[in-house]
Amino acid sequence: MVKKILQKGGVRHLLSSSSQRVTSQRTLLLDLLHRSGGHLDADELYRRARTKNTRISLSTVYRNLQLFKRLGLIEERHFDEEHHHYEVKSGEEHQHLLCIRCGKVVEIDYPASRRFKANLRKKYDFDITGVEIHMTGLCSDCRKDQG
Amino acid sequence: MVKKILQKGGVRHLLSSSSQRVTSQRTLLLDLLHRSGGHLDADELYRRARTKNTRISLSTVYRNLQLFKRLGLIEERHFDEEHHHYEVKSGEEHQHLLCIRCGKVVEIDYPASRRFKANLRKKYDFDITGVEIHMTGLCSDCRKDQG
DNA sequence: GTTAATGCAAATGTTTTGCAGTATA
DNA sequence: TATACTGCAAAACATTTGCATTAAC
Repeated sequence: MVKKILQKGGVRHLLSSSSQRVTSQRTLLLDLLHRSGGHLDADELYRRARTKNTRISLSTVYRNLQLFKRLGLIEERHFDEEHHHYEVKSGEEHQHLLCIRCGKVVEIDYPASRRFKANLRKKYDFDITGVEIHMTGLCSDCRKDQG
Repeated sequence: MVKKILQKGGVRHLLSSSSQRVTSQRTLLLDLLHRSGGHLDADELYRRARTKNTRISLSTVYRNLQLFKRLGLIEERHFDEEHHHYEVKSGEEHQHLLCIRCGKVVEIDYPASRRFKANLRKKYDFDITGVEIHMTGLCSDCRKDQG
């Protein structure tokens, strides 16, 4: 489904449906976001984009990240205080574990999520639309190194 | 326990034990943080501090927020992309529900947390030190208003 | 009296914006 | 051809830092 969007037709449909134009920069950025798999911040995306298109500008990256976010294509995460991270929306719910030493990010599945949300809806009279869990800790490698 | 720290003796003990000085700015900031109950960002804390001490500077606020964080007195939250929010550490684990319409923040208790962490430690070989959950949705008031 | 903390101003780093030129529809 | 998008440079924003002064120890 995400893949489909990233094919030429998908991009065109998606963008043109809101009278956005299909530019080479946009297809490049979406492609990079998709291929990265993980989490990119704006600057990293910019650096990768420049290897393919030397003239692309950082503002274009920022502007399009906002556009993609508005279109629901990607999600913004706030792992740390420095940068925002962006990742392609997968449809499945997943959450993250962040190693405080090496910065490794591990995606985890969070099976309790559905039940949990239902409970909260009842208990707090809140209609939950999004869940974001950050767990920080030490990965096994860093635990070993930490003599 | 937090209250105790915020009394003159508590502050003195806490700060002097790491050879930090007890300044009027620090007691004021800790007092405001404690009395706010909720979540403050640096600028809001600065504005409140200035009503009591017109000469306090924003850098002092930032510097001391970092100090308090290092001493484990407060916690930093990343609710949105704009500012960091700080709140006094309570010892109990709690998490947050954020209404996407009115911005209301509700603290919730997350009883599954302990078991959850133990599971993750096993499953992903990760030693979890911190859990931060952001759930967004609509509070009951906003659900009503939303014709 | 020493030295840490403050206030101020300047610097930093990320993100946003204005505008003239370019490319898409 | 009309106008949305881009690149560039400048601006805006939160946060940090250098340094001389002030205050806590």
